Amino acid sequence: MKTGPSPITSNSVAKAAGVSQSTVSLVMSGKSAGRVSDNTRDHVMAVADKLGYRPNATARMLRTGVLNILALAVPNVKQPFFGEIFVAAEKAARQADHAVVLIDTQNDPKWVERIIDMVRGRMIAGSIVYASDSDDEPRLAEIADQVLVIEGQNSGSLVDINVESGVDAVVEHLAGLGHTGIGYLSADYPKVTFQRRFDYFRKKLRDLGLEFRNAWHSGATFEIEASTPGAEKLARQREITAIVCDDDLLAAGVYRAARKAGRAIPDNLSVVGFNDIELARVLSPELTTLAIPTERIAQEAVHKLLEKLEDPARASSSYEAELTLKIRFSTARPAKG
Amino acid sequence: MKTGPSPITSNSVAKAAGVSQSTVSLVMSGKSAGRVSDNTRDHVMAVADKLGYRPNATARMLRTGVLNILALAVPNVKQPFFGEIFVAAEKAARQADHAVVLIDTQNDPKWVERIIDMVRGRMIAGSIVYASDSDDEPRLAEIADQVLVIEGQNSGSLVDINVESGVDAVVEHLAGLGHTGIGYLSADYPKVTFQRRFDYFRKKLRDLGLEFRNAWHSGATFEIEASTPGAEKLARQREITAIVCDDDLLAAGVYRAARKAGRAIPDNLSVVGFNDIELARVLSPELTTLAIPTERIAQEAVHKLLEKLEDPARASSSYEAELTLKIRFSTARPAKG
DNA sequence: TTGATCAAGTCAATCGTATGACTAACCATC
DNA sequence: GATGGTTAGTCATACGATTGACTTGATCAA
Repeated sequence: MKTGPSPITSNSVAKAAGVSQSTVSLVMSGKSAGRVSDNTRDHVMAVADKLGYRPNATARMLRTGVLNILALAVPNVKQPFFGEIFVAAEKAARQADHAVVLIDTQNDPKWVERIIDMVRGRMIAGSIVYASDSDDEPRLAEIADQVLVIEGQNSGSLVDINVESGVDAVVEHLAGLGHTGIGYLSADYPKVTFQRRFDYFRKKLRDLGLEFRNAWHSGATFEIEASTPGAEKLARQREITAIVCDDDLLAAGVYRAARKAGRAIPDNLSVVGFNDIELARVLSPELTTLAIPTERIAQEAVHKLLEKLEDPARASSSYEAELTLKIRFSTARPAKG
Repeated sequence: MKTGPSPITSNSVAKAAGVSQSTVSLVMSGKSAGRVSDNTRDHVMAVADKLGYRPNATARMLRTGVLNILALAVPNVKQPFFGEIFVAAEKAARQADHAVVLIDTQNDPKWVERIIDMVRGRMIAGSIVYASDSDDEPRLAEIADQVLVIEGQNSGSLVDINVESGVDAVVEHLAGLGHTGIGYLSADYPKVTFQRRFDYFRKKLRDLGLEFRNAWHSGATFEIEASTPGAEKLARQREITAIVCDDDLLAAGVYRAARKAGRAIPDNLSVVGFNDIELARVLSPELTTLAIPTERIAQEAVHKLLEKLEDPARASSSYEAELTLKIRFSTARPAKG
């Protein structure tokens, strides 16, 4: 089986350096102050270095009970938006000496169970979940102390986004341009996220005295292809002069559908996205979209989770991200009809 | 600090079930055959279940020396292509009872050192590296037995793609349409990947008796924005009637540049991409591109790495993926000029 | 000289699981 | 009734690092 040539342990280092194993441990964990002389410390470190010694993380965790792995669960890693979330979260975690295990919830139907198992099995210290669904949260409650949900269903979320003001900005922008027929295209997953955005969208229309025209929800997925029928259906309805999309990728689908329906963007159809991924600036015309501060969100999530893990009792203040409407070239006054 | 209410161990289960800790361990690890009666086994499992017991992964690893975490290092997680690689790798790993730690090499300049540390520190069993650079491989050699490189520089890679036949297909397709001025746009990262594709592209031109016109390499990044100058420069050169891109995202950049330069795709400019990400079918016209079988590659990588970890000596056969040219609507005969 | 104080280390128990060695009980066989 | 074999389980140690308790020798004050 294993032919591990030479497992270098604190013991081998101790032997090679002519000190006790405790001393090596003291030196390596930086707790040598007052217990190990500078000379010895330097010597031990030199020997350890020469041998390529790294403390066995597993043994350390077992002894200290402190884990340094977090999980991050996102709906769809293939989406650049979640890639950004991951990159930022991983960076923040790394700076706090933690590693991140990424879980794609769509790819793994039993993801909640896996996270629970990992927490119970002391493989991970805790987990960040982006946009859990209503079905998930009760199950996650089992390990509530080790989980932080971003954009969760209960408004008490430690990290959340201000959907309301974001949607306000979008609808007001469109209404301000003169649109009255505003459609909605959504990716229906995770349900909670979608539902919240959509519900508030409708409320906002009502508040402005606008009629709700039509909406379409693709299946439980983000894939553009799956939204094509919806995009085409909305694009064919001439009374709809603007379409709000739950996600930039869907907006890309609308661009295609608009072309097929012979409607020019933005002159004949206005489109607004959500997330402001790189694609938004590649589409032509560049997409007007609602930007989410991914980096900040991920950072806050990591910090707050680590705080919570250290002391579940301490009620941490929560963070609610403000969204920014990036007005580009996919929105304009509706054509006079 | 930690207020862990009740750490459930094999010992607590043993006590609750009225058996010894060994018996619990035997049952939980499935090694009860011949050592534990069926009755006892069922009873222990029932008790364990009731208590919500999960074996402590850390302790198990320490005892057995068998780790079940792998690392996957990719250049840029935000790119959907690498998202696909991750999803597939994670799935394969999960089926073999392993978790995956994802590392974005661009976001983490010291990634090689981190992987080495993690391996040495027994945090991960081994690592898959997608497209390591020439600078990286010597450093990775230190833990050669625990690493598998996809698209590495040395052709002996256990998992590789057949760049040559892929580029053959692309260039022959364009040449067959009558193109003689073929430009090349590349993302220069990781250098090795780019270099190999580009070198062979030039060789292929020579073989077909075609003149090499122009190429442009964006900085060490995949971001579309960074490639804009290059795309615009190439698009302005009228003698270039087709552009081959290292990556689909770059192709998207070319679409934009072509519009700016007043050249219609495909009638006035043909474009070919690389990877076949979802975007390829969203662009208009849909992009002709070289598809890489991501799922298969990731699967093979995981399996071969696990084999290698089990027995570094056993020379595993290698796998070379064939690429498929997806001919869509971004390529056509060059305009008569 | 005696004791106190301190710096520099070592000792040994511990974390929770896995597992080879051992035991106890039971049955069958010669 | 001694021997052997099988079944069902327990015992005790080891994995490698951490850490509170302890030792040792030196320095210093009275």
